[in-house]
Amino acid sequence: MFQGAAQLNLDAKGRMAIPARHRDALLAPAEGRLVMTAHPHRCLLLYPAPAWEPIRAKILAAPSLETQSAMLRRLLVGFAADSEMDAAGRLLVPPELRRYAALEKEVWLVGQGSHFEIWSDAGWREQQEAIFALGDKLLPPGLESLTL
Amino acid sequence: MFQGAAQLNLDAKGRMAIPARHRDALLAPAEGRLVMTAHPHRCLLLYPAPAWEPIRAKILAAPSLETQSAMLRRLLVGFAADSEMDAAGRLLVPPELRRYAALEKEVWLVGQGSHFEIWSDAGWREQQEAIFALGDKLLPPGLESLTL
DNA sequence: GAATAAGTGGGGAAATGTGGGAAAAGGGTT
DNA sequence: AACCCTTTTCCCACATTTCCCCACTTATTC
Repeated sequence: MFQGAAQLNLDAKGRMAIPARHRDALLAPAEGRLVMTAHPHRCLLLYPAPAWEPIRAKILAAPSLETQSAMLRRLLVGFAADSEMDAAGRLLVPPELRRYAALEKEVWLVGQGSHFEIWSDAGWREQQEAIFALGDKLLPPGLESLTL
Repeated sequence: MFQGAAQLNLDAKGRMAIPARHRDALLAPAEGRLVMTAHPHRCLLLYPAPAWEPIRAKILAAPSLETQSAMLRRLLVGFAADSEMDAAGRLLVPPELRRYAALEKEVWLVGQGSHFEIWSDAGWREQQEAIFALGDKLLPPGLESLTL
């Protein structure tokens, strides 16, 4: 179960050092196999491969001539990249994904339960501002009963 | 299983160098026989021949006087071209398909599970903008249960 | 304060991508 | 029918990038 946000730096080669506390949890279920892909909200997703595969299967089962499923598939499957940490616990973020999410040097790795999200510094700040801006309208359908 | 997006350059002769990580997967099931054709969304499709043939059969079995199947058939079967990689792992994109998908120098090769899509740089960017424009309405019918 | 773990940077070998050239095939003209 | 010109295909060689590994600096813990 991944949680917590960490600010990290991409090095000149686009590598991201995963915080040591998350490494085992990422490697254990996956034998090291990780999958990175694009999220419609302009951030990236990082899954251990076993968690990603059922999602891919669902998306690939949708009709591919239908515009919306095709778009979703192009994004999620089209950008998916197999990935492994190097010996120093770093992940290489492929250039096309870096550009998609507008990642510069400073990025955020945000735990989301089954997976991580990766945000550009600017994107992550905007996301928080958007949350404040929503105000009372934040509670989504299906979560009306949520009390904190 | 093909996934991942790669930006490639067509050379002066219209050849496209397939990324090495995909070559084996393309050649293995097909003994090198590949099929390229046109997709209604104005991109190209690239299949290993064995994956293409059942699709062609389905299209050819559709009633030929019915306007929509006729159109689909003209596009998919009409544009289909057999193709093989050269010794350097490059694929020649036939001129008529290059024109159909408006391919210039920079193109994208996008993994879509059983096959690849090939996009012009401009087309691929428009595709992404269309996804952002959809916003919350992105989830297509049948995939409402998708959780990332 | 020392030792160990974590994060950062860089260098080099091997695989990959790119371009060009020569040979062969096809088509049109005399 | 033969020849020449154009187009295509195949192959070789070079430049580039990528990946992997090693070494150093910084932080943390005992």
